[in-house]
Amino acid sequence: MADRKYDFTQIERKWQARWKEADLFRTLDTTDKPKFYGLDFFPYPSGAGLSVGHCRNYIPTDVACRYKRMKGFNVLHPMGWDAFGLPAENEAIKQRSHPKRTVPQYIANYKRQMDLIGIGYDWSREINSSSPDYYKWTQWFFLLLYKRGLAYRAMSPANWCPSCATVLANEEVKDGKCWRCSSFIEKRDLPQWFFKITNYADRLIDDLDTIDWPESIKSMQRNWIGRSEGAEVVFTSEHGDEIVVYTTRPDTLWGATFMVLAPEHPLVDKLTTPDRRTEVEEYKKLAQRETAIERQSTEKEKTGVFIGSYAINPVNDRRIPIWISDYVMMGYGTGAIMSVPAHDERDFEFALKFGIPIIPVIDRIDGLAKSRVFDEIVEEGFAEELGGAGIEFEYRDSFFYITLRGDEQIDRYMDIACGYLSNNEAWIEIVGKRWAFIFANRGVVPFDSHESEREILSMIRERAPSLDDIRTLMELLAREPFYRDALFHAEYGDMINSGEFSGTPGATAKRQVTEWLEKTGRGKFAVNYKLRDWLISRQRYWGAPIPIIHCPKCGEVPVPEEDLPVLLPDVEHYEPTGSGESPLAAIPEFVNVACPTCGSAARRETDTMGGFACSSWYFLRYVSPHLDTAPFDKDLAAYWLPVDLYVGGAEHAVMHLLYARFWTKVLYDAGLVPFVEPFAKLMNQGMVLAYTPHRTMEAGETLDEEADEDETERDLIALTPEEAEKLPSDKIIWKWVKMSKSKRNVVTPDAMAEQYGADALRTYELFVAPFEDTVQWSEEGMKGAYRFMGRVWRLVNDWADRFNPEWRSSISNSVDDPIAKPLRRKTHQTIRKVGEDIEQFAFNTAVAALMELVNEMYAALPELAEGRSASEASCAAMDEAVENLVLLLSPMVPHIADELWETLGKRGFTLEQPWPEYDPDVAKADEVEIVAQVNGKVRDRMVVPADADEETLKSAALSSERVRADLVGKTVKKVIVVKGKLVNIVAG
RNA sequence: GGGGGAGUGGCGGAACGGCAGACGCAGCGGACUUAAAAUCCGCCGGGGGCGACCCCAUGUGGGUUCGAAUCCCACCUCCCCCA
Repeated sequence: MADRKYDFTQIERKWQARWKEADLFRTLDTTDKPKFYGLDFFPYPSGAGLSVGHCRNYIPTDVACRYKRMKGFNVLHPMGWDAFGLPAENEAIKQRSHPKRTVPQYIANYKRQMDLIGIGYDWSREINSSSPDYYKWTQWFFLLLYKRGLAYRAMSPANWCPSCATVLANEEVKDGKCWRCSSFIEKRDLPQWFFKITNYADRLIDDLDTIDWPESIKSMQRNWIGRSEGAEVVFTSEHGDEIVVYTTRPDTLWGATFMVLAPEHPLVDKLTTPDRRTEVEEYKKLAQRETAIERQSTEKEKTGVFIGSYAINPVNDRRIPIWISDYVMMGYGTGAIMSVPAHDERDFEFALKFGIPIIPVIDRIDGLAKSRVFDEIVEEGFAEELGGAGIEFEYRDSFFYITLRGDEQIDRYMDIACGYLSNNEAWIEIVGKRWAFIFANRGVVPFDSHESEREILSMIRERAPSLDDIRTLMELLAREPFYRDALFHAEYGDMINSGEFSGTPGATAKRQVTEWLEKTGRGKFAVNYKLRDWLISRQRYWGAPIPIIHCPKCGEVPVPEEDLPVLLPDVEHYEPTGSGESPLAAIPEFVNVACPTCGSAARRETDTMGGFACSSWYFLRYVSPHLDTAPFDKDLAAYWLPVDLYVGGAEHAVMHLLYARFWTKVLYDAGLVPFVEPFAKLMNQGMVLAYTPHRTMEAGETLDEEADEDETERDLIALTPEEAEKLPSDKIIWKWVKMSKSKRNVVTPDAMAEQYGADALRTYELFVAPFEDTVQWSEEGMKGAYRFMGRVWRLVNDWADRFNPEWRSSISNSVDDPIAKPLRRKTHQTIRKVGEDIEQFAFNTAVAALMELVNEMYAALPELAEGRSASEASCAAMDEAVENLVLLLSPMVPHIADELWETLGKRGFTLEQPWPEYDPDVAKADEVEIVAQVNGKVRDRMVVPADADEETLKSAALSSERVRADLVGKTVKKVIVVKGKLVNIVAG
């Protein structure tokens, strides 16, 4: 069989057909084996089909599942379709077709491609979230949440995507734009359905500690949930209205010099005084037009309007003005903030701009203070005095620029400044760690309150009438660039200028103030989250209808369970209306219904559920995909779940992965599942980039509709290779970008399988880089993987004629055979390495280990050539290597493995063979090369028995000629011996 | 601005306290061939030496250690997420 050609197309077709015929991937539920549930994120079927980028997800999962199966696990490895939702509907609209037609077509193509690259899915468990027997249960889940008080309808300023003509959940808004079509999001007030995910915020954070997920994803979820601890403090308007604010810094309350309400805050109308009304109304309109991203941007200059009323700060009864500004969101906290400009950056900017007092109430921990002094206002010798006191300063353009550290230095400086200030018309200011103004005839006036600020301001105006327009001291100080870093800080520190609390240490200030607020009824401890409730309504056709009926008499009535599913009406025209109403609202047969409770004429809810509802439970459906009495079989779910290995892209970090965890916890609370986390281990595959030619956009040119997502470089247009041909090379910008339809750089698995075979594609995808790394697609690398397939093919075929299936009877470990011994060692080392690497998802090094084994086998082959007196043990060692090589290859390249298995005269499928076991004694080297170092530098290498003791190693190293040459004239101070590795001689 | 991650030959990467560059790609040389492809064998970080060998080298600068690509600190650069 030596000259058999590697006809991968024929081989791959043959084995795919045989696997199908044997129903090889069918998973049985009844078993005494340990279970392994390996799952890929289920994809939304797109018309573009799968790229080699998608395969980077499916191939490694398949390898892990095949490996687990050979290791004796009962493996569940299913696949299904996230077919409901915006992506599928938008694509159908673009195709001027209907999702009921495009979806099945795209699914068929995906399935064909997955089979083509040899992924071993149990297709008998295939699910489709848009089929009624699936979404019936999505609706059932809605009712479960509804009954548990976790689904509610409320008017809300929702994220409205004008292009998709529907609202989006917060998680679906990226940089103020739609996650699917990149249109800018607007705010619209609409009645919307929400799931109360905020009830689970703490559990969603806490349970992250129990799961094996990438730290980056956990961190993103923690940040997204955004738990913060602080206090709710009750301020009162002068008319007695309570205005509750949430703050994370109750220790800064004494520095609250004004208050800001969100423009949408319900009290704004009432508290606006008639003279401010016009301006306030105008500002409210302005704010409504802005996107959330614009409103929160720290770059943007602060805007706001004083509404004419005042509130009372409950800690010091001070009257503070109430403003509205767009940087306060109704959605976060209570929609009202106390503003502490001295210690909050945005408040600082705002107060500076509008001339609101800024009073520091937290001491600086870095001890930094600054002072700038005009040389004509101090007497001769000032500089010398400073120098003598060890105070750092710089003198330029007639000014001393003085930087101080710590109280001691500041005190010394203040003495000097008082002593040398001679000019009655001038003053010296100190800012930062100390806030004070020194006047020649008044001495030191500390700046520590509104009263002292007023006093200082009036003295300054007397002396310098040109500063008449200065509204606050901070405004004056902020004009001096030298002071900039000393004026503001947001750190925790000891409290100052805070009445009785002055002097409270920074470490306990927050807790002490909170306790006092609670005790005196001024406020209470509070936890706040950035996480908002999950907006589930979509004003779109292609989703699961929300199973609610609105009855004029009974109100909201859930559709009785036995009436599920609420079928999506089969209509030709489903395009969004843009009115804020779902297209379903225009279908009377759907809308008009009798109330299930009282029988009166009622209306169905016409919103559908966003696609993330479907994907929040699909992993449960696979355990009993055809069950029609429940969403899943409780016992089977308890057996199979949680998912042992979940593989997909990192882009769902705060969407699907958060929602699915939430639903699982709800199920747990309802007693339906015995686990609280759905996915025990999560892995994120790296992206695949293609080297893509671009050209810059011409003036006035706009992107066509195809160019949608991932369009980060707005002024670059991707070119096809043909277009690139036609342009001069200096006009072309080559960049590595993610493969996407819009970039026209997609490499398909079909093309690769046709040219190099599915096995070569699988090898390359596994070998090119660590699983989680972004990779740059290269056809050269593909060729290398193909060459490896050829090498394996020839090696096994060459040996097949001489292969003795009974090799175990002639194998020997004791014979000191120069061929058998090292070859057997390599074989057993490789068995160990490949198994360990697959467990750790280190597929690149697993492939490398197999390449090494193949290289060694090739090297041994000439010694075993026909006519040579090769020992029986050597031949058996080669038999062993060949047989194990085929089995080790099986999870990664199953087609060629099965073919070679057959070539060796074996029956059945490699997948059904047990994973090879390695013998640690055979794998162990009996001689090792150790390194002799002098002062950490390698001087010699020595081959010694692997188990040589420290004394032996030490004396071997010391007797080395090269070592001794280097030791001439030196004394040995110490010898470090690391068994099996090295000897380091420290000498000097 | 905050959080997460990463910087190693011409390239992808390996090693993750103990011989830096496994394995592969590209390149170079040889064998086979009329020739090419394919295949097989060899070389392949930089500098020096005829040579056995020697020196330098893992983004930059410090530190810990007998020993640092690996651990710690600072800085620079890039990627991702949240502002």
